[in-house]
Amino acid sequence: MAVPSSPSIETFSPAASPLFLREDEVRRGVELLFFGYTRLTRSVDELLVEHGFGRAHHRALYFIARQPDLPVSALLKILSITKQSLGRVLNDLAAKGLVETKAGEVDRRQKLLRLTEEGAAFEAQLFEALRTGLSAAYAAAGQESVTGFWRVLEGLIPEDERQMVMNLQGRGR
Amino acid sequence: MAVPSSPSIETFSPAASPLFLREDEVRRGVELLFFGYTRLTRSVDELLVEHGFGRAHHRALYFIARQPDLPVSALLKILSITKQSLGRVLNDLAAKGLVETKAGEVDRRQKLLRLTEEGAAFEAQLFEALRTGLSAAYAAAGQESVTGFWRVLEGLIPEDERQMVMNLQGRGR
DNA sequence: AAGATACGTCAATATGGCTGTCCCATCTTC
DNA sequence: GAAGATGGGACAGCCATATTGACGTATCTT
Repeated sequence: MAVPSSPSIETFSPAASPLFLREDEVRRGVELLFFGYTRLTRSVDELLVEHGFGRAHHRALYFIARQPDLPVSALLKILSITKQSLGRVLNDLAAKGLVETKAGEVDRRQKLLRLTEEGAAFEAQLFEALRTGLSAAYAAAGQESVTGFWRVLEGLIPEDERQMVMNLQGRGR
Repeated sequence: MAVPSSPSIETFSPAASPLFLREDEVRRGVELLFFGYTRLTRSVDELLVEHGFGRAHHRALYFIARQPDLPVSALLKILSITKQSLGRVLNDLAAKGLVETKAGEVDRRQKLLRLTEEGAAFEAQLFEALRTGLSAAYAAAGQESVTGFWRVLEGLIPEDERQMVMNLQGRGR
C-alpha cells in the first residue's frame, strides 16, 4: 500500500518534504504509541479493577491530584467528556470517600474538587505503577531520548490545547 | 503525595537512581502520552464516525493492512482482546465489504484476513489522518527527537511482547 | 429583574470490552 | 482410524464508558 520501503529512499533527502514522511516511520510511531500506551496503563488497570473502578475513575483521580481544588468545569475541559459522564465517575469516587468537594470562595456556584486522604493514598498507589513503567523506559532510553519523547508528543497536541497541558505541568511556556 | 518537586533535587545526581525519577518527569510523560495519543487519534475518530465505525474497527483494519493474510489468531494476539469482541468487529467490516477472508493453505482451519480494494482505500484514508498529525510532530521535533521518542516507547513494552511489535515493523530485532 | 453560568440529574442510546457455553471443521497424535 | 487439540464462529448476558437532549437550581453578572 503506497510508498514501499526502499533502502535507498533516504537518498531522496527526507528533509526536502518533512511533512510527508516515509510511511514506515509514521506506522512505527503509531504502533509504538499504541502498544506503549496500553502497556503502561495495564498495571494501573489491574489495580483499578481490584477496587471496582475503571480508567475513567483513574483519569479523574489523576487530574484532581494534580490540581487540588479544581472546579468541575476545568476537569471537564481537561478530560473532554460530557458533564453526565464525569458526573457518574465523580459520584462513584465521592461515594467511596476518595473525593470531596467544597464550594468556591470567589464563585460559590463552583464545586472545587480535591482528594481525601484515602483518595490521595489510592492515587499515589496508582501513580507508583505508572512511575515504575515510565521510569524504567526513561532509564533505558537515556535523558536525551526522554527529551525527544516529550518534544514529539508536544507536537501532537494542537496549538490551542498545548497551553492547557503545559499549565498542568507548571510550565507557563 | 511523595517526592515534592524541589529545584535542587537534581543535585542529588539523577543518574544515581535511574529507576526512581522525579515525580514531575513521570507526570509529564504520562500527561503528554495521554493528550498526544488522544489528539492524534481524534481526526481518525471523526472519519470513522462518518462511516459508522468505531476505534475497534480501525485497529482491525490497521493491522490487517499491515499484515495481509493475517490469521484471526494472530490478530487476536496483537489486539489482546477476546475472540467474541473481535468477531463482532470483523463481521461489521466484512458486511461492509472492507475485509475478506480465505482459508489457510497449510492449515485450512485458519481464516486469513485481508482488505478488499475498498477496505484498503478506506484504511489509506484513515492512515492519512495519522500521517498528517505525526509527520507534523516529527518535523517540528527533528529526527533526533523522533529517535528518542521511539526509544522511550519501546521501553514501555514488556520484553516478551517487544518482539511481536518489532516484527510488525519488519525489524526482526 | 433578566439572563448567563456552574453544576446536577433523568432518560435513552451506542460502543466495545468481558464471561460462559456450545459448536463445527480440521489437524495431530497415537 | 479414533481421540484429542486447535482455529474459528456464535448465542446470551453483563459491564464500563461514552453520547444526546431536556430540565432544574443556585448563584453571578448586567
